[in-house]
Amino acid sequence: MSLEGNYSPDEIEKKWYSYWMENDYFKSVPDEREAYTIVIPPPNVTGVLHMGHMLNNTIQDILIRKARLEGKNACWVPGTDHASIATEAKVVKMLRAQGIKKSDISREEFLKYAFEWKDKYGGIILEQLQKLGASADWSRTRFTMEEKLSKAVIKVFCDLHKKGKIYRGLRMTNWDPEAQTVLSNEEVIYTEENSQLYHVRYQIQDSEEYVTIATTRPETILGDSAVAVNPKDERYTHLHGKKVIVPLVNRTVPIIADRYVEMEFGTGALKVTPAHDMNDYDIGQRHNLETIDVFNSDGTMSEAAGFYLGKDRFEVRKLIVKDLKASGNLVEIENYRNKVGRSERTNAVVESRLTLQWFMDMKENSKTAFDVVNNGEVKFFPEHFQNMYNNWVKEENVRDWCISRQLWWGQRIPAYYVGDEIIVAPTPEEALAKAREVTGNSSLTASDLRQDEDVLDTWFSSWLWPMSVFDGFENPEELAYYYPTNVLVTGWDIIFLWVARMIMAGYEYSEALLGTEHVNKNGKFPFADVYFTGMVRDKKRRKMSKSLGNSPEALELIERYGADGVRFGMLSSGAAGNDIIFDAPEDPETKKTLSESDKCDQGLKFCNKMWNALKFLRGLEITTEKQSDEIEKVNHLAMQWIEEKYEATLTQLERQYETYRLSDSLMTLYNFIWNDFFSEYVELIKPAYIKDADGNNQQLALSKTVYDHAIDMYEKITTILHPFMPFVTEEIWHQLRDRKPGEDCIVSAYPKAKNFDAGLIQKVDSAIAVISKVRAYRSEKGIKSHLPLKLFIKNTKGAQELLEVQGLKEAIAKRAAIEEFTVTDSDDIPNTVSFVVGTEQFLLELPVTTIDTAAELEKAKKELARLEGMEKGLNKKLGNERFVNNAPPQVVALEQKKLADTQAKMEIAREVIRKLG
RNA sequence: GGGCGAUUAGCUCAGUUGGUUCAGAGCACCUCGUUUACACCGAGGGGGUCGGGAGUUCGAAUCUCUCAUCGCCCA
Repeated sequence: MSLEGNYSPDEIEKKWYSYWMENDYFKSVPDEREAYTIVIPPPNVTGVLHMGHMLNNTIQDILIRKARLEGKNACWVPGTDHASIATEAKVVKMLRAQGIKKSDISREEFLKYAFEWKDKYGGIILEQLQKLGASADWSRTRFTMEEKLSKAVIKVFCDLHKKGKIYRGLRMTNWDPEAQTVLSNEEVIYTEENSQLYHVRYQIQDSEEYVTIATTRPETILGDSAVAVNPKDERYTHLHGKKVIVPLVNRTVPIIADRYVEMEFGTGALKVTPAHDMNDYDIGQRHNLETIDVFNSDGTMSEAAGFYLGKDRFEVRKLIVKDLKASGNLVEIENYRNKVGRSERTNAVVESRLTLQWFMDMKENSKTAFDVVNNGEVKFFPEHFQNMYNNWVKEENVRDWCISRQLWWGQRIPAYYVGDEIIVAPTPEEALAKAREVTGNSSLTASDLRQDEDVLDTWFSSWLWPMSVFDGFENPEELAYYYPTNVLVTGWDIIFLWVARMIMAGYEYSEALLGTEHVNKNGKFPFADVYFTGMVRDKKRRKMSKSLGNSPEALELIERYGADGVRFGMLSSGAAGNDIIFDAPEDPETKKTLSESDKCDQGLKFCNKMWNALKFLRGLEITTEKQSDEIEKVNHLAMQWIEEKYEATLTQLERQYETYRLSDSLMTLYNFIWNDFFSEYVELIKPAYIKDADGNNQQLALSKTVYDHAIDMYEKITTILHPFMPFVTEEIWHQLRDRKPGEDCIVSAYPKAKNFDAGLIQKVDSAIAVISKVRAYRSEKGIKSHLPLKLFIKNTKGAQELLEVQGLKEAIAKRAAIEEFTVTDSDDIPNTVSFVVGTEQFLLELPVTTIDTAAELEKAKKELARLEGMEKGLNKKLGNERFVNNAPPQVVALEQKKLADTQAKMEIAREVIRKLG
């Protein structure tokens, strides 16, 4: 790569990524070093890289790279999740497009198609992560449904069953009629939708009287078992104990009184359909009502309905309304907005349905999960997510986990049925042996056993992820080295689905797998810290997603700004845990979100800035000859100062890393590198131009000592920036010097922070402020930036102290184009304007024509007024006994110094006013 | 209905657990500059009564209460 033109990330990023891979830098094998472990939240195997992944994985990569630089054995385990429902839905759709119906093929055939699909598309997202620069150990890539991980899942199922924590039961569940499976509560998305509230009258048995109920679901009338009213509702008291006739079906059902009924809602009378509503089911249980399931599993009407057999529920809704109207029983139709639950995966309206499912009892495990987060064994960043977490895992809110799914894509439940017996065993052979034993029938064969058709919830495999990726359930040797992992980086939306459950699994199994000694020493938790990332949202605060089309294309962003630029952009968008409003603009015409971002652009510009600074340093002429005193003094100060600044920056970074304030860290680095290193340090050491014999400008040479120092410093900078922007730093690292094999930025040594000289930093800050003031005058008065000016500083103790810093005066002179910088006792230097930095007064000589005495006077008066106000406030504060007595001494001392400084400045302002006015 | 969070400059966000002249950053905007690493640049500048109100405190952007608006999670 030649040092010409602008920085172009594309080629450089490809080059270094393959270089790192070839050198096995991401690979981790247990050794004597301390391990630093992260397991990736496995993205869906069918997924594509989206903004959430980019944020999430950038953060993981930063932490892993930092640990690697610190000499730890950094291990980042990548992988994918089989995502049962999502993937099965996609495969079903793909098959349908080919004219194949799932119901027409066998389980085995379906799985063959599904695995083909997985093999074709499953690796895409991982390749995309590589483009982002993710330094995961790809040789460890795992998949939740691969053989070893599946074995672990089955083992755990059998174990929990044996422990009595897994049971089978008939429950009201969320049913997805399209995928024909049960959904967990977490997989149902509730949104407000427009619908109608139908008022339907039911005739009282043996009476001409009617009672009118309100329902949004008239098609379930066929399954009505009662009409319920609130016991306190006087409108209906006279009906208690009577019976009504359900329209159309003409079934006679009781009128019951139940407190659940809201008197204010609708007519105050509720039809009760225990088979099709959670609450109705509860009422049914209380009143021993009949449960009539009027739907088939695909949402069509069942035999039990008696009418409309085989027709779809929504079609039936229309038909039934028509029939109710015809029979005169439809009283009114009211427009209404209600919450409708839809399947997260198929978007089908979810039915409540009574089904036989497998559950895990969560009582004991959720208590542990609650305790260990609240006693600090597992720490959350930011902390406030603990509140949300507690609310979910606390006893009264936790519910048993429905772990069975009526799908084929997933781990099949290892339960076998023989007659009325249920045998749970890891393999068919073991199940058979057990079955023979249980039944006492030794002639049973494998064909007598019927395995449960269902598979397990995806989360039932991913909750084991931190242990199963190290094959901990088979051979705990590696697990012992890497477990517990250091940090989990994930979105807060899966705090319950995944984070809480991993914690439960960790406490359930780590001791059994690793031994008491190990867990006593290292902890049972799967990860010590959890870093919650925010959701990436669009301008309207909607979650960015493919389905909404409101997300920029991740890969296009990388193409446009480079991975470093995108990493910069993602990270500078917001702090840990807070949602990020990504700044991608919309196409004004199509309203489509463009793959552009100012923040990512800033990242690319930063790369370019670093690139140009590199070009500049490398292009300088170097000399070993001694240079003028002035130059040497300035250079010396520059070197001394940047080192202190560097140490101060390291200290700050250390603090930020400890609390995962990575956005802050990046800003700290950005400011240090751009402002301190490039704008101050490089400008200070930049050799001046002089006219040679022919009158041409020629740049002086830079002392070799200074050059070496600049290169050293730049090298240190690439190391500390590397975790955030790995590619550009690796490239610059190699451009700074010739490198031996293995001498790479990615494995350079991350420095330990040392003490720094805050006094020197502060004095140079003052000098920078002086330079800035002089430039402001130039800008205001239209004076060329290179026209030499004279500057004076009033002779005070403070001035002496300031100028004690070797090179400070010369540095100011160089950066502000000052030809003469003099300490003076005189109060009256003609043609000067006065300004104050700290508590020191400076006088800047300007061309006479540019000085506006009246304006200067006005300025000074305004300043004095401001200072007077400040003095008043400070006096009041310091005059307040309670402040002086209660505030910490250093705060009081500070206020006192503030007062003294203010008064000193007031004195200067008065002096200026006296002279001008 | 229960819970969590947000509200700070035109925009996107910080503000490290109440105390440095603390009201900040980046972008955008305005003025000037093509000077020689970089116009993907440099120099300078304008802009916010920290959502409203009340309270606690010597001291509040920060803590409490309340109201408003918005977002989310769970029922």
